[in-house]
Amino acid sequence: MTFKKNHPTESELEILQVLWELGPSSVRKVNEILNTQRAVGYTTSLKIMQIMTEKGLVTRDTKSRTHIYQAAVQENETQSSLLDSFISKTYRGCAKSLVLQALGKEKASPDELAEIKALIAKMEENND
Amino acid sequence: MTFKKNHPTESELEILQVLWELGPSSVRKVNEILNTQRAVGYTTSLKIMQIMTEKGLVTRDTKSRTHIYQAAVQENETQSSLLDSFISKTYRGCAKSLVLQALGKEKASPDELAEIKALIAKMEENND
DNA sequence: TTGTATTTACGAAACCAGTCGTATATCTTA
DNA sequence: TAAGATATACGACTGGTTTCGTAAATACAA
Repeated sequence: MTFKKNHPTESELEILQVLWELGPSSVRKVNEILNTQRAVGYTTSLKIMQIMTEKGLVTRDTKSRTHIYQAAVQENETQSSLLDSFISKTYRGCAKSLVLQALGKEKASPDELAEIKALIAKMEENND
Repeated sequence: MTFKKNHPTESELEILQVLWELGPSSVRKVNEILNTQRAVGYTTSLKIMQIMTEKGLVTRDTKSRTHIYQAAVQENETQSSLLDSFISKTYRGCAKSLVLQALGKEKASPDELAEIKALIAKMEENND
C-alpha cells in the first residue's frame, strides 16, 4: 500500500533510469549518459535533478563541491506505480488485455516463456 | 506499417475511450459520459474534440448543426502504440519485465490464466 | 596571483495541455 | 415573432514541464 502518487515526469524518469543503473552519480555523469540518447544542456539536467531533490525522488550528498545524487525511490516500485496508472488509463483497468497484447508483441525466447509459465503455475497453486 | 507517432494526450484518450464504446456521438453525449467520472465543462470537451479533429484522431460529420464525432484511430492499435512507448520509457524496452509485473499484480481468474497459457502455447508452437 | 574551467543557484522564457468565458449562429416553442 | 435553449468557434488564462542564460562560488593551472 503505497501512499505516494508522486509520479516522475518523463525527464525525471530518464534521470532515474541512469541513477538506477549507475548508482550515485554527479550531474555531469548523468548528463553525459543522457546525451548519448538526445541533446540535453548541462544546466537542464542540473535543474531537473534539483527539482527531483525537492520532490524527494532523489537525495544528494553535498559535502564536496560536486554534488552526488542517488535515487530515493526504487525501480520496481516506481515501475509498478506507473504500470497501475497506465493500465487504468489505457486498458480501462483490464490488466489481462495488457498482458495479452504485450505477449503478442514480444518475440519471447523459450527461456522467457518458461519463466512466465512458472509464474502462472505458482499463481494457480495459490488460487486453490 | 504507418509510423504515426500521434499519441493522444490523457484527455484525448479519455474521449477516445467513450467514442470506442459508444460509436459516433455528439459532444454533449461524450461530455455527459466524461462527467460520470469527473467534472468537465462542456466547452472543454468541445475544444479538445476540435483539436483531435485537427490531429486526425477523430472525424466529424458537420451536416447537421450538432456535429457527430467518431474515432479515426483503432482502439487496439492505439493501445499497442502507447504500450510500445510505455515499455520503452518505463522498462527500458524489456517487455518481459512488464508482463511479469503485470501478472504479479493481477488477481487473475482461472479462465484468464487459461487464456494466457493458451497464447503462450501458441507462441511456443510458432517458435519451432 | 591571475586567468580558465567547473560547479551550483536562480530566474525567466518557451511550450503544452487543460480549462473556461464569451460571442455568434441556429433551433425550438410558446 | 420573440425568448430561451443549445451549438460551434475563438481566444485567453492557468499550471506544470522543460529549457537555457547568467551570476556567483570554488577549484585548478600557468
